[in-house]
Amino acid sequence: MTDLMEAVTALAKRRGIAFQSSEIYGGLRSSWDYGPIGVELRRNIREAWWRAMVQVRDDVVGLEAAVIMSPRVWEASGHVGGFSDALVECLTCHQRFREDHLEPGEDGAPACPNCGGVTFTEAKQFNLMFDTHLGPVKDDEHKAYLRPETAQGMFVDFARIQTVSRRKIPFGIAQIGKSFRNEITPHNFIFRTREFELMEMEFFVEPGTDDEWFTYWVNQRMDWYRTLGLREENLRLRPHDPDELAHYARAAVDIEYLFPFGWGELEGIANRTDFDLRAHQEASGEDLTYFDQERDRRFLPYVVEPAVGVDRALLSFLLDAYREEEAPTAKGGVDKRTVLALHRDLAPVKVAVLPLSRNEKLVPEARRVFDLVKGAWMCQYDDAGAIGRRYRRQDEVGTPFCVTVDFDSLDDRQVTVRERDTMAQERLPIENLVTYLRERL
RNA sequence: GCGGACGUGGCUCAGUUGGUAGAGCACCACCUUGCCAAGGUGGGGGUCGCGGGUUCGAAUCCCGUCGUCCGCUCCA
Repeated sequence: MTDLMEAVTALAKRRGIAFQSSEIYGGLRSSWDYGPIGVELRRNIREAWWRAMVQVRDDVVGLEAAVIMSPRVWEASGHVGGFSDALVECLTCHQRFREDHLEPGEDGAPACPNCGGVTFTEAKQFNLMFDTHLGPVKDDEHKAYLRPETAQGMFVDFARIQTVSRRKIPFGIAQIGKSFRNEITPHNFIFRTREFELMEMEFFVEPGTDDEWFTYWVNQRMDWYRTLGLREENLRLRPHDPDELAHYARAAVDIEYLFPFGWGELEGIANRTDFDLRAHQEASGEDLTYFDQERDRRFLPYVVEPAVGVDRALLSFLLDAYREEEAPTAKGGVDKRTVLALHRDLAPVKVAVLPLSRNEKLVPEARRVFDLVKGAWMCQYDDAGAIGRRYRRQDEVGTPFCVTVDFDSLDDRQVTVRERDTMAQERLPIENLVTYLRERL
């Protein structure tokens, strides 16, 4: 196989899964658009996550907070102060340093701590947050930020959500939404982008039980990837060293995936302690403690947070599902078959309905079959070109089932269902089709 | 941010010493009783990433810019 990353990005582009944004203007680095198939895939990933994290549990509830929050949120959370340093770059060795960390050289002028060079770029304000201005006046008074994570929404709204949902600790708040980070070096297709969608859940627990819950969520999240078909050998856990922990975390583990460019973070699970609630309590003056009625005591909950990017997850699912296999042709030759062996839940299109040929009798019959299934799943109808070619087209985007209407169908009221991975065919009555598919999807 | 390579129809590419763009595949229509790509006929589609310059004339030379890839640097 040629380079996997290359093959997958080519497929993504060719079939309208994901491709460079703003192409007619030459493209924009770090921005990617998702086409018809990609949209479905993203929806399915979000839904699978939401189902596992919210729907099937009674201890997690949902939230959609605003992207633009009060600037004070980011001051309290440490995102403004922690990432607003003035950085200069040494023109000799190209290392970046905080301007106030330069050491005096022999002549007293600032010198590079790395190579001793004395020429630098102009100091640049570096912040990982995108900023903007609320209203027409563009001064610091009106400065606002695009959120670099969704988590702060859960912290800021914690008290209200707890009240309205009447949940007792331990419980969690989940959110899916766009986030923005002004990364210096976006790269690797959709792996690192400046605009991305996070799926985050803040699980609030009693201090002292946080380690236990941390382990619990690490296991839960690993299982989620396994369930959706990621291969075990491509997954691993990597605990953070104490010196690489984020400013808010006491412990953190990355779920890593073996990308073609190496192991990379897929999901981060962090023990954020009461860092955020405490910070917001102090900055806002509001009481954010939780009242434990049974034991008649108040405390600030600790928080365990699993957080994953939709785009990153999508990339790993694509890479893991991509197969190129040899397949026999009608003429006895051998052909390359490209298959996306995606989990059923993730497959963008679940069923394709195909008349054997574009025949005046077959087309209306196939249309009727299509009408039968389109309400239950994302389906496609296709009658263009040879039947074998259409099967291959569906294989490429991971459609689990193709339903073929042939001339016998007109008499015996049966259709052929062809399965993606095995290419095995089964003939069954049209009236049983929906039930048959439901059992398998 | 630095260095290198590259940027021609949807895709992969060809375009000789500068003279006003080609191929294969894909796509669309019609034909084909046809079950796992590449049968027939016909058809649409590019001014060569973008901007500027040199020239009588540039896809082909120069500059800038945007983008992609690789390496380094940096960074969650």
